[in-house]
Amino acid sequence: MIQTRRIGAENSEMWARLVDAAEQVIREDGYAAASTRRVAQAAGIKPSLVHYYFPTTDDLLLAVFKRGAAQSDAMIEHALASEDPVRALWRFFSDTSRTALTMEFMALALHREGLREEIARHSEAMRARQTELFERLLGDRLGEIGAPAGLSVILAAIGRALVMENGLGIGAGHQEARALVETWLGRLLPRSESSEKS
Amino acid sequence: MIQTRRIGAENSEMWARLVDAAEQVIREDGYAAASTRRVAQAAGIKPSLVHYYFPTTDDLLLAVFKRGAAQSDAMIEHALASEDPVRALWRFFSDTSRTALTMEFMALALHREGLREEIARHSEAMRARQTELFERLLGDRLGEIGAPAGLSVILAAIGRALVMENGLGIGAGHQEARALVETWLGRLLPRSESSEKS
Amino acid sequence: MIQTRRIGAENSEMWARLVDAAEQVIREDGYAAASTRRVAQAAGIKPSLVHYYFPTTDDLLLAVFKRGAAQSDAMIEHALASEDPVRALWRFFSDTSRTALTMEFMALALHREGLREEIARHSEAMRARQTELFERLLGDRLGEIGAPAGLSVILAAIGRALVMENGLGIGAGHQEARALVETWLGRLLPRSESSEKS
Amino acid sequence: MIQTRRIGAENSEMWARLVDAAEQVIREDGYAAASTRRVAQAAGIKPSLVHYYFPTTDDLLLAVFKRGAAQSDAMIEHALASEDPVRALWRFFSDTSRTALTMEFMALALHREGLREEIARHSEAMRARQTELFERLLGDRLGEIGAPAGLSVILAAIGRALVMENGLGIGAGHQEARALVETWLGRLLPRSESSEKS
DNA sequence: AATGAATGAGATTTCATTCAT
DNA sequence: CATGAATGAAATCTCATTCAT
Repeated sequence: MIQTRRIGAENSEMWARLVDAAEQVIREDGYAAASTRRVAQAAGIKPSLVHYYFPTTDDLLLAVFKRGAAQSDAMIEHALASEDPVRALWRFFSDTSRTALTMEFMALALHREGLREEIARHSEAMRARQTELFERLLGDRLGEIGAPAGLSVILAAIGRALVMENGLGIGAGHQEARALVETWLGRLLPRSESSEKS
Repeated sequence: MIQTRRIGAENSEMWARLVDAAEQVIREDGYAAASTRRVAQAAGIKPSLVHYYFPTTDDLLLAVFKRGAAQSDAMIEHALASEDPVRALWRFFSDTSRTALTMEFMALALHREGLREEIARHSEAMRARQTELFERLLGDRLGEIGAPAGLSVILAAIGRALVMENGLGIGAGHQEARALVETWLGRLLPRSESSEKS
Repeated sequence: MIQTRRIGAENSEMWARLVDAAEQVIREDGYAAASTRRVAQAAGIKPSLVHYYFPTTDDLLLAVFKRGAAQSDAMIEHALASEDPVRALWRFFSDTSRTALTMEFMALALHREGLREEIARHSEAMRARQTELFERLLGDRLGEIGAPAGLSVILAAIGRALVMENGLGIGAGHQEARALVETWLGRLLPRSESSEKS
Repeated sequence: MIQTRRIGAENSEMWARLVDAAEQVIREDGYAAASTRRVAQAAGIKPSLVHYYFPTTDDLLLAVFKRGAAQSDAMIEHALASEDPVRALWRFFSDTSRTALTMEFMALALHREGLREEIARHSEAMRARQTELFERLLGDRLGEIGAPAGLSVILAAIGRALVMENGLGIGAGHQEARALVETWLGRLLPRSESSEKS
């Protein structure tokens, strides 16, 4: 679905520089701040060059999202391969930097049809992968949790809430919530396995 | 302190009409769409009249938030007074319409200093009220949950995640997550017991 | 030439309050800042009340000017009646507060026909009065100065320049200029007369 | 430091056209009239193009000032190199067209912090240059004048006053003031001597 | 591969002023 | 006396995007 008008190559140095700049702007001031001018300024180039690589602003935002999504995918696979995959996933979910960016894109996607599909598709894929992981790792031990997909939803939900509220300066109950998650994970994944790590 | 900035009276019919219009626009297309023109159009008035009532756009957004917050407060108090307060709260948290608006304001507050404080303050107050409620209702039965504040965080988190993902067309794991919450609530507060609360 | 539409009486308390407020705004931020809203805010009243007393903004500015002009007239007469009238006049010319306001009105009058006539008329009248004074006081001693009207122009010019440059943070040569004026005045009005004062 | 704000090149034809248009508007109706629309209209272009070359209105005003200041500098150097430098300077000070523009900028700078520094800096530099000139030319003959910096202040003051009052239609005492200045200059620098300056 | 120029739309806000009550 | 409501114009500035070179 790449538009024919785009000339800037996806593997060029400038392309990466622009995606970097856009991501930085989004992190600092939100997606609404990612205007042609602002991004160009952050990248140290002229505004029209942005449109040379990304015909529309949505194209640029999508590129930032896709790169972040690929990184998330890699992080999940890395967590999957670690010694304590479930706790690694929880760290992934509650990672401030990455989750803050994810939240920006979710907020953006809510009102930008062009991006919604891509973002939704990726979220579903990530969830499916995680669900598969939980199933394989926890299997019969899921017990009361019932379904691994639910666990994925809940961990993601709590991680996002902590990050967003943190950004707003809200902290009440956060430590308790974290402790609660730890308790659950401890019951799912007996302490013995994880205490060997540190 | 005779008068600061707002000129249009807070109790006038037009004031309410504008807040209605702004809320409608935010619901439809997000906070970024709540521009002077758009809101004026939705309210059927001239753009400059918007600024007669709300000197700055933030003033208008804040008014929408405050009214919504007051409604939320009322809903929480209503839930508190119901027969099954904890489940009523959960319904409150997972109410799509209200939570979607809340999410808009949280996303907005992340990058608008002027609104952040007010929104954070209200969130903290709501959390405190809920924590107090959980403490009183569940008391010794909190058991593994440990702290009531954590429970408030988690229920809010899950409710918001379900609503947001719903808005994006993501549905995987939702039913399982809901079922899991129901299970927890059932163990904390068996439906049979709920009517016994002395 | 009072417009029939004006209803607020010129001797009412509110009238004076508005003129006070407008003068204060002009002193602080210049004539361009003396908008209906700003003045109303400074006076602690509603904007429409400003127009009740002063149908147009020019009417208000003119009122401020006229009151200031009357005060200037009184100051000049007071100087005239003092022991050392010429030096009193020089103090009048180099008085920062009053001159700064005068400069604002001159700058305003340059581009507002409605005010120009009034301001020019008053300036001419003041000059005539001063000229008369110089003639009477210095008479034959004017010598090289030649004409008393020229002395009035020059003292006013230097006073205004010092005040304006002061406002801009320019100070070079000011002390020397002041000393020079003192020297002239000293030659015109022998030291003996003025040294008796202090 | 790749690029800060200005986009339109300073040496382009349009840039000069805009500065011309702005200067013309300021001359005609004062700095307050130099709005985006008005200047665009005077230049025969679309309003948004003004902001392409001058991100803020202050940038445009500053450009007009700087160009005028450069011209003033050139005029002063030209006067300095003339046969009768002091009288040439006096002509410079009492030049209506240039001084009227200078006065506009001084009035503007009084209430615009962003421009004040630049304008003050230039005024101080001009004064220093003139002081140096007077010192060199008049040296021991300064006598009663005392300091050359004071002379610069006074000539500038009188020139500006004459120009401003002229703009307001005030003429009383002007001829006498001019004659007085001529007398002074004549005593400082007899016309016959001026050609002898070794 | 890149850029300078341009544009029309629109955002936010302020303005003076009018008018009915 | 006074005010609340309203309005149309205008000011400043930013936006995404196009296009010719």
